[in-house]
Amino acid sequence: MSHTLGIRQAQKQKTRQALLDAALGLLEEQSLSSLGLREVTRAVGVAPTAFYRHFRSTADLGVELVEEALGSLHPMIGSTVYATGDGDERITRAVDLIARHVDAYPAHVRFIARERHGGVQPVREAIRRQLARFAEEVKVALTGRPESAGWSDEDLLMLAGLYVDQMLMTASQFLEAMEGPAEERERVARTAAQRLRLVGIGRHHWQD
Amino acid sequence: MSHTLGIRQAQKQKTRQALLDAALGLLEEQSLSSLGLREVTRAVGVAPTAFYRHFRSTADLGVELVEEALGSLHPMIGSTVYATGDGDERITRAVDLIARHVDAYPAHVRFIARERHGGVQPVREAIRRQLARFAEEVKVALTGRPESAGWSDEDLLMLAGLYVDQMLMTASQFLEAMEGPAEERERVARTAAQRLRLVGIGRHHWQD
DNA sequence: TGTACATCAGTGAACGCGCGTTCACTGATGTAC
DNA sequence: TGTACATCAGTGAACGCGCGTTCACTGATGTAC
Repeated sequence: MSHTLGIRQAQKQKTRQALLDAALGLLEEQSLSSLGLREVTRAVGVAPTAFYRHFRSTADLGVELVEEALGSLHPMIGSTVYATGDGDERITRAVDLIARHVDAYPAHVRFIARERHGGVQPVREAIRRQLARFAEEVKVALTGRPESAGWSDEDLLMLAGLYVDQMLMTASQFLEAMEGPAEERERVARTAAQRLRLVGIGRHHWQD
Repeated sequence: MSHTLGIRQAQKQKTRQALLDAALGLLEEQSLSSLGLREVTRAVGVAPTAFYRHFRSTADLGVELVEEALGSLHPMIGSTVYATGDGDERITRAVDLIARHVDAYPAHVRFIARERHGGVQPVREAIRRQLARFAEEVKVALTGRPESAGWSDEDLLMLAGLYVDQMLMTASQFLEAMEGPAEERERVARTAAQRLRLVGIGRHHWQD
């Protein structure tokens, strides 16, 4: 490769990522608004003052976590759009993909669900912005579909937002059900699928 | 009245309510997980130790706030169920009632939205339980309707949960839009109404 | 390749501060007679 | 109604502790020649 990172830069990135990972771990049991800078550095094993080489504050770190977490959620969006039609198999598949994502990145899902309405304004704002981008993206994808003929731009955005919100809500319910029995997870999956079916039917008869 | 509270009891209740109110106020800018006991007593004007005469911890106080906040939300539920049909005027009216509730009790709405996925487990659990009760109630109300003929109990609960979630999400969006321009609030109202319409249509054609 | 200097990620001591919790207390309210 | 004692909501001092932030530092890495 043409541009290898210097040793110094590489080490700095590594520490930075370690701080982000440690913070995400600590946030499983508390909110960002109570996360302490010393907690994070202690978990990583660096001096508290090292924190300032990477972030101005824990709120700043939180904004970075938003980018990371919603980056990982991005692929999930496409699959939900794909399941937008009324086909039962496609819906089941989309719900299954959400479940897999929650299994793979539980901390990301928890972080977004928790801080979306959390106590740290810049983080809330960052999440809001990114989710608006997602909804816009879904809207564009929906616009290309034949079923969307006759839909106003505003209504397509409404539908897109509904899909994004449902996706997040389902992910969060899977998360809650993770420690519980398998049947609870099945119940969540079934309910989520029925919700998507209902929305699909509503969509199909929207123009009647 | 036959049973007046003693002076002592009355004063205790007053202090207790003052602590709850002060906490709710402080929670507009942070999460429960970072709320300090001393902050709360300072805001009320009592000694920090007085806190222990009423609550074991801020988490305990949070659970009490859940009861209070969801008690105030309860009436809103009925109106949403009422708007369950596809009539546009009824939907508009339900959305308007949600907006009025947010105007009247912004702190309650914010608290529930924030702590529903927040960092304090007992509070999360209390909210989950109460919302499940609400959904059950809505389900029972829906069961009595002629449009519900042929619906399984499970699907009615799915629908009820969807209404409850939509109601909360709409309330939270109104809250975000409160500081902004009036047109933003109108946009939220319009989108919420269209979502309810979509769900209504899906409901209507569920059996096709 | 080697040398001399610059950069800068991470250190460690120090600071003032507010935290949650304990404890023995006070004095108004409640109760028994 | 009056008196003597019990209750208990709220007090205030004290504690040990971890917090965020500052500062001058160190020593490995980077750069210029």
